[in-house]
Amino acid sequence: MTKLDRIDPWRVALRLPGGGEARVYADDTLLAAMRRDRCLDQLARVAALPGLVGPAMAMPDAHQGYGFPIGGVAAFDPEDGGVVSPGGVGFDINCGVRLLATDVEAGPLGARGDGGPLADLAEAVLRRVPVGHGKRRTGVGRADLAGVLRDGAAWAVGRGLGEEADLARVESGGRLAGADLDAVSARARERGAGQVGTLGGGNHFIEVQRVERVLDEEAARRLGLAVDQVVVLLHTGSRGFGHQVCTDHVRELGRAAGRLGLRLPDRQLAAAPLGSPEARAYLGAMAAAANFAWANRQVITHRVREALAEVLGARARVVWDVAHNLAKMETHRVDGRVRRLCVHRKGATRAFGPGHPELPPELRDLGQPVLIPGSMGTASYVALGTETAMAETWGSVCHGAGRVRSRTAARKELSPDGVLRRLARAGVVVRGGSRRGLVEEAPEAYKDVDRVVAVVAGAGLARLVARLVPLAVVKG
DNA sequence: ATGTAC
Repeated sequence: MTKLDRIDPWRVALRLPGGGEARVYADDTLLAAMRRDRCLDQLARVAALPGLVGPAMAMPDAHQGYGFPIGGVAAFDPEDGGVVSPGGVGFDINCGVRLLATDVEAGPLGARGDGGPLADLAEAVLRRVPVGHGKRRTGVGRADLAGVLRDGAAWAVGRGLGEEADLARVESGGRLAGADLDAVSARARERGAGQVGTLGGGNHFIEVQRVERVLDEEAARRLGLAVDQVVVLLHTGSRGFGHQVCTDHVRELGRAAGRLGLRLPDRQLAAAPLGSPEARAYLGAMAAAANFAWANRQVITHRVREALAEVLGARARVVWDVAHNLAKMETHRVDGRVRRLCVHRKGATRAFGPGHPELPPELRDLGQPVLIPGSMGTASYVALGTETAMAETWGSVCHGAGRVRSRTAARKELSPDGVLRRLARAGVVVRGGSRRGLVEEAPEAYKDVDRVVAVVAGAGLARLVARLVPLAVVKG
């Protein structure tokens, strides 16, 4: 049996059957939402995996996922039997968010809503970026998938789809080393070829926003953000490619469990000891999928820039690009000792604190920018990682609002017309997107992002910089 | 999230 003990207004200890504890970052309202699905049971099972270092953690946006909760953070030590688990990364490997800052203000653009320049911009983006599920082909990367998988965002920049300066503003430079093309199935390659530069469906989006409020003047200035500025937030991942990589390796690790000496309480928690051939193969394929996703966000960035130039005569810089579905080998300090750990962040964002050597020199003293999108039609946040996050969460925070309704429940309880009406009343232009996607991604299907962000800020895991509000959204 | 079911 597990028991929840509140530590402070933002932290809860989940007491585990074996005597240890997992940690939940939540206020009472968010904790109540987590207790309505299997999220906390899943967290307890993650805590029982071999070689875990520190507590398994759930961020305030956490909800039930495949194996691990979405909003889960867990680190494992290769020298202590630690594992890597595809379920701790998720199906959409390196799903992530990129923020572009334009050089125009929203005010002078005049009327909001349908018929104005923002609708024109959304339509110009939609003409250039294929959206939705299925085999949407762009041709980009089809002849050079190997380059995409090895070099990520740098592949796209090398093809003229972006600027060299973009790469400094992407986590890990937009490229994870160690991509192993031999660990990628022919089927994954087939699904991925031609999907570079496509948005996908579900919660993926390209949103034109304005900086509504600056919460830290100095940090905002350093990031090139100011009140009323038009910005673009895009959210997508590795499409069918990453999905197939996850499927392939979950199956393989499930088969290999006995040989690897793992007793898995849940097939969805398939894992392999770090250093085993199976773990190396998964990490090699995962790196390839991570690079696919970064190439994808880079190509879409280029298309959005074209649309911005055409409709608004605007230019845009990359503020930052976060990955929120990855497992990475990182150096962390544990009880005063430096250790290499495999940090799983599934629906959780890396949030390195000030001074971290992996941050670009011009931002190093600030800490790593963190992007926290809300649900469709609600606010998003720009924040910075902190020393507290480094000390408590392996430098991690939440990744968004997080679901409160399953897709099925949302379809049952909400109507597409009602969702569209509410967005129109709020003056938000919506283009693309299926009627089904509209209800599944409705604000009512998600937690309150302001409440989620208040927890990570209150706990000191992040320092808030700016609040962004939507003007026009292109949905998958 | 996902050639929305191998």
